[in-house]
Amino acid sequence: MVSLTADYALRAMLLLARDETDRALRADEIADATGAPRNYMAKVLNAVAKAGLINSTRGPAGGFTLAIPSTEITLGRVIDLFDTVPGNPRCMLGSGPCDPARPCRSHDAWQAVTAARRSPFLSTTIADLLNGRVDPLAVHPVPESLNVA
Amino acid sequence: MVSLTADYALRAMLLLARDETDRALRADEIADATGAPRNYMAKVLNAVAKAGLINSTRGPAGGFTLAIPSTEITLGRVIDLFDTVPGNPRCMLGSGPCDPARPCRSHDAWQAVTAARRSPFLSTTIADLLNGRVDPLAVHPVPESLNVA
DNA sequence: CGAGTTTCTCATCTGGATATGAGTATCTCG
DNA sequence: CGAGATACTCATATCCAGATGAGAAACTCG
Repeated sequence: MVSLTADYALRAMLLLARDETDRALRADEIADATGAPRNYMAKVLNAVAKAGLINSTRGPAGGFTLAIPSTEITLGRVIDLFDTVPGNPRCMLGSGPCDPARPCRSHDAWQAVTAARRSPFLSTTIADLLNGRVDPLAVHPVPESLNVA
Repeated sequence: MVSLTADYALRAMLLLARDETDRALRADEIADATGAPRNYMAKVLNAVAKAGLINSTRGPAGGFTLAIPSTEITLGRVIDLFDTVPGNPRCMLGSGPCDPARPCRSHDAWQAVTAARRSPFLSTTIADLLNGRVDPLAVHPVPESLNVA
């Protein structure tokens, strides 16, 4: 669902958002707190920093801080840095990508499912998650009869 | 998002549902039509058959057919056969699983996001997908301002 | 029964995600 | 400026989903 790497990144962002006004957090602090290997977390944080979501400073008292307010960082923005969607180029029916002009009959439905799954990542920010705030649009009940899990 | 293996399985189910009343489809037919490697698709179909969603018969004129109506097969039911959710045992904040009695403050929000992403898989059946029918609950617009993709 | 067809099974290969270790660059501060 | 602290980088190891190949088991039909 979400790669372990993206999961690490999300957790790191939550930690940084919690200390949004406070001192910088070191990579190894973040790694230990999130349960990620230290060197691996360093690489993850580096990638997030390159994307401009966090700042990094070296040397004593260095570490990482948010570069933009946590209210402006959607989950999707973090996750997309790591989870590329390779996907199957061919349409759900048929042997190639759907011609947009003549979509196969399951095309729109599949698109809707995909969009619906992406939606919570776009409508939820790090700040939302930290404060336990949930986008009401993202919560729609599932008929019990269909819950076969 | 969805593993390639689960994607193969979904496509196979769509094919079988399209010929729901017709003859059995051979593994290699299904493989070719879906773009999956033949031997690999055989393994996938075998797993779906073991789960009871499809029937398999060997020998001439053998192949696979749906074991239950496509209206009763949700996407989640197929996908769950392959996409296990290992996930990080620890809560999004904190160093272990959340105590249900005293959840961390992002616990409910994260649960909601997860549930919202799972919902389309539970509320959509193979038949829905095949006929381009979309659960209206699964389609909620995303504010343009949040669409940072 | 025998031959052909098809599913089923297993052992192995491969590539990418994950992880590790060691070393390099850059900063602060005395 | 020197030393310590920290981020950064790279080479390599590990693990697993995905893919492959070859063969065994089971069925149909003449």
